[in-house]
Amino acid sequence: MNIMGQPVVSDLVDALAATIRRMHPGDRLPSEHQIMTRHGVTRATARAAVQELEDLFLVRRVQGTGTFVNRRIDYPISQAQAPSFHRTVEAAGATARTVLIGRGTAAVAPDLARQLEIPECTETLRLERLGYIDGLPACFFQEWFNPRAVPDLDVALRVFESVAEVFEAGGFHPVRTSSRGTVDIAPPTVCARLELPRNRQTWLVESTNTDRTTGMPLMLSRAWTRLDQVRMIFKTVAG
Amino acid sequence: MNIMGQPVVSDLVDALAATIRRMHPGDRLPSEHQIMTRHGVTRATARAAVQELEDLFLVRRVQGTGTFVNRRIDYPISQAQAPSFHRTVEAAGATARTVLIGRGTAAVAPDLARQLEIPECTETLRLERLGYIDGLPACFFQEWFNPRAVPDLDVALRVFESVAEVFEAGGFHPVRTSSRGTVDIAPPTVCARLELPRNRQTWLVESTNTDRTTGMPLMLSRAWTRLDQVRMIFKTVAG
DNA sequence: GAGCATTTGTCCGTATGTATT
DNA sequence: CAATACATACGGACAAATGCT
Repeated sequence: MNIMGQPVVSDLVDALAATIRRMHPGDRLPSEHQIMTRHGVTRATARAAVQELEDLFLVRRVQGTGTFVNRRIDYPISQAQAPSFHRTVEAAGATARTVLIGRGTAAVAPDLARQLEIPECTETLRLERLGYIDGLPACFFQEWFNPRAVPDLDVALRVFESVAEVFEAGGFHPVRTSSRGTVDIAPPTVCARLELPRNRQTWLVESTNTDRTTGMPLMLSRAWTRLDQVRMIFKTVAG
Repeated sequence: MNIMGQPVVSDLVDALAATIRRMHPGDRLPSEHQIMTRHGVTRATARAAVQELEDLFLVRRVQGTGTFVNRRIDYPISQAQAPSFHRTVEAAGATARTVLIGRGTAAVAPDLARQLEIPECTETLRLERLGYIDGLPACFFQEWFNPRAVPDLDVALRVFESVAEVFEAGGFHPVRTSSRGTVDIAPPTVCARLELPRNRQTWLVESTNTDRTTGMPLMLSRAWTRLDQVRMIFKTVAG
């Protein structure tokens, strides 16, 4: 404890947070050893402070390299918002990239169908994709496509950057008609994909996308997203 | 590290989590000293494991008393769901109680009005309430009431348990017409109310409630909710 | 009210391992 | 290979809150 009766770590966190506010995303923080000597605390205390900064999503730590100022983007989820990872990320001023890591045909996951209160489609095209923000893995997608909407999705994904573009090229206008968003512990396989330790909380968003005019179902999706890179904002509007 | 190269703390967490699954909310965990001697680790390691369980919302710690199995309820937020703290909490099988901690007349907070894209009402009745789940502070409400809808709210709140009942007694049927939900760091004053340390993440939900039939605006609200007691689920539905 | 044991909260100091540069 | 930086763990000490005698 310090003179004011406040924990030493809290003071350290406040001091470091103040300097972080004057820095920019990607900038490097002083090492734990430097913090230790400069502030006259032990390594354990310096570490606890940096740990708290990481819990607040202010910094990102890389073993063997250092600690860096983190960037976190706002990610609105609503029916008004076009359901596009690329566009939402780039609207926030960051760079987006997605990589296809798995494909096949499969029925919609039964629990997802139940959550969204839709009938289970018998046969769909199923994709697994990984979304990167500023080059870092941020979002793991499981998607089920209506084959009538996009018969040649494999080919289309080599031509277009994002799924939204594929739909639009086919004359569709996807809108997020229903969704379910929360925070939950990611399964081990998802943690591995997102390069997270086991048992980490993530955003979990499940949604159905349909065509704006015809109402045709285009895609079901389930996405786990890292809390430290994205702050989701769930909006519903009157009408 | 253990033989498998996995951190000792992770093993401890898994072991403790397994026993917790066989226990019930409110049950007491072994003390850190007992964990320490039983598993042959130091206090720091035992503490780190319990800390991780707390981060996963599995346990709750009380200084001088002990560590206890935590209960966390699901809290759906949607337009279909009636916007009532009491009913939502009790539908999840827990007990709800609210306490009035402040009242006055004031204009709607300008940032809230902007977030919800509504005009700022000139004069409203403003309340601050604290919601308890199973006797523990869980939710801090700031609410702005339409004085035309509930002219004698002060009196009504002494008669009825929940705000929803007050509206219904006046012949209104409140529905959550628009809302904005996310996770954010609670301001210091809110942390104090919720008995949280400073700079803790909480659910933040802002919404407008209007009458189902007439569309008359009844109430604006902003609520901060503890993550460890509640898992919010934000739903939007087609239509 | 005073005193004591228990339990969690905070901090110190040291040592070693692992990943990156 | 060496230096740097973060990750993990050990052991000890005292403070603060609680509950009981």
